[in-house]
Amino acid sequence: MESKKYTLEQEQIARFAKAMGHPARMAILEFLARQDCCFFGDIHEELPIAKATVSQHLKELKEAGLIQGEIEAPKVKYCINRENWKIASMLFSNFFGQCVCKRESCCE
Amino acid sequence: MESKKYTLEQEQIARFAKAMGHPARMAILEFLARQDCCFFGDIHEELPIAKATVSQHLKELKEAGLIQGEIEAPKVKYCINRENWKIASMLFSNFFGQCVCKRESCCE
DNA sequence: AATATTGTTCGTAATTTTACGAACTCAAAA
DNA sequence: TTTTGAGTTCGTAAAATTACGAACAATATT
Repeated sequence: MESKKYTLEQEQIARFAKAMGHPARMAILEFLARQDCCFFGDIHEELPIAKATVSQHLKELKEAGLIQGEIEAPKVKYCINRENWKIASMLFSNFFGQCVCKRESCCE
Repeated sequence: MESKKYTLEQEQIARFAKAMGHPARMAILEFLARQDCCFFGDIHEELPIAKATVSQHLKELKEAGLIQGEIEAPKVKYCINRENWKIASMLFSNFFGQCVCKRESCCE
């Protein structure tokens, strides 16, 4: 079965979805989305987990492309990655919009 | 740190996202979304993985509430779970819509 | 130069995920 | 009643995820 693989879109949206697939990472994303940017410490304060774990989650979000971080003095500032946020937004929107139940307008 | 947990919304969207966090499951969802319903065999044909694995992925999608399956003679028919699809659609839409970069309309 | 402060990285353990073949179930057909 | 067809479940192995404390960087402050 070498032939049938997944489409790039499927891989891409799965990648975003996987990054969003943990409540801590959703909390981080929501927190960042509401204020655009903030420091590691602010994020850590919001979460019930150790800083090492927060750092790990941030790394995954960064690798998925949903956020970005830059060093600022002794602190690190994290922000939403706007380009990719837009792409993700589109992918999910298209994905949910494609269901037959939307086309048949049976869901409202 | 017993106090700070995650919100139900965060748990909920993370649950959906996690289910969508694998290309095979995205492929299944897209396939189902396009035709509303179909049999296990049709899904299996679309994917480059063993039937046991397909079955496992279907189980996870079912447990996340995104699809539902019902036995029909010797076959099993799988469909999108429309109620939850709608809920997921809303959750993701609200989530991506909340970013400051949307409110500032800097993304278009 | 010594010392905080702020995060990251390392090492590690426990759990979950992913994947497969083999064995199994269960209804329908022969 | 045996057999076939369609899927699920089981057992299992390899890999990835999640979480933590301890150790480590790197910059500011004293």
